[in-house]
Amino acid sequence: MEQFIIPRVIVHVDMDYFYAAIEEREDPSLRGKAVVVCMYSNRGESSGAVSTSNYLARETGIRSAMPCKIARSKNPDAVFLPVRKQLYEQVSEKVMTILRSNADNEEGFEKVSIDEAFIEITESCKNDYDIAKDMGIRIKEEIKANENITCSVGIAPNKLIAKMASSFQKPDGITVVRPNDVKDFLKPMPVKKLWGIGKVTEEKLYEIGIRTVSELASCDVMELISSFGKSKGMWLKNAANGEDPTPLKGRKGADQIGRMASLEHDSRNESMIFLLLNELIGDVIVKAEARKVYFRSMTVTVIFSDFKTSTKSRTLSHAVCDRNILMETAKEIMNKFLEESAMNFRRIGIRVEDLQESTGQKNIFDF
DNA sequence: TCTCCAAATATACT
DNA sequence: TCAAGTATATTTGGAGA
Repeated sequence: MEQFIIPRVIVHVDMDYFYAAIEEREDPSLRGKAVVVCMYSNRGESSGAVSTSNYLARETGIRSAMPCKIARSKNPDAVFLPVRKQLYEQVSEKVMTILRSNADNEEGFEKVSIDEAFIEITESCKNDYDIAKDMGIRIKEEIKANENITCSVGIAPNKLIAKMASSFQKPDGITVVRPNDVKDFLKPMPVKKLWGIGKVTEEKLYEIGIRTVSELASCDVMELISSFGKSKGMWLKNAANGEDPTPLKGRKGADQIGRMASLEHDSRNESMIFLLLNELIGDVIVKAEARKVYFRSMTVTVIFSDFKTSTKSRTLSHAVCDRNILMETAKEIMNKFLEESAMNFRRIGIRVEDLQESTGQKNIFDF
């Protein structure tokens, strides 16, 4: 059963409390204070959710995704700041450039999100984990020297373990998990710590009596498959054994581009809804153009005032990157939502997918 | 009944 | 209690082979 796996050395770099760290860097007077970066809806005051907070804020119980009002009640002295996404994107781009330059090659880099990435250094470190650790330290220093923010690094034989290693010691840590240490590294962890297992899967596993990764690792695959289906069941078994053959995705961007925002008030007022929709579509088109991609399908999301979410999507006969087509189609879909339900809308979103390079074909008239 | 693929929902993470 | 935003993965269901 043992499969032949080509040995690899994968590094995962995770910026420490990224948004809050950048705010601290930009305004040194924030040092020593609890800093909470919030995503405010456009409903004024403190309606919104916490995006990131620094460690002083976390000590008082503030967490990502927590409603800002609750965060405020937990720590009224904390500094609450609105997200400045564009600034963070700029910093992110610089950090990613550093990381990319440390990878074996173009394919050996994968940006996971604005503040984390994988790089493969199998060749550069000649598969030697001591050399790999030195490289990790140098990468941390380079980021610190250039951007004056810290990160945590995990080094391991695959993405799964590297990702988990980077969160093992935070902030400003480095954790190396050699191939022979993978099993011991995972053994004592609760299943929730496995990257890819969230609340839902955790609870389902509890129901069949599995709490730790080692219990999961020794669980019968067939039992997992009967509870979770073939692909997820097998994934769980392999992940618990520290196996993850997935390659890095190279430098390609996301497969989807989306925007979502709250209405000022819960409403089903058409001009209000379409005004916001138009704004969101503008942003999506700008992003798509910047990436030089066409899209072939789109999805409209509505979150109703009771927080129930509903989506409708549409696939076009061919890929385009056209604001008017997107707007007209999204409008049609939105009208359906209005017909089908009498409930007020709280948030709406637009997303385009099925992205393809726009090089070659110019526009729909070429067809 | 199998396969493809579009549509809708579920899940994860910050 | 109050409750944002972005992205990916999985499931569902209908049409054609």
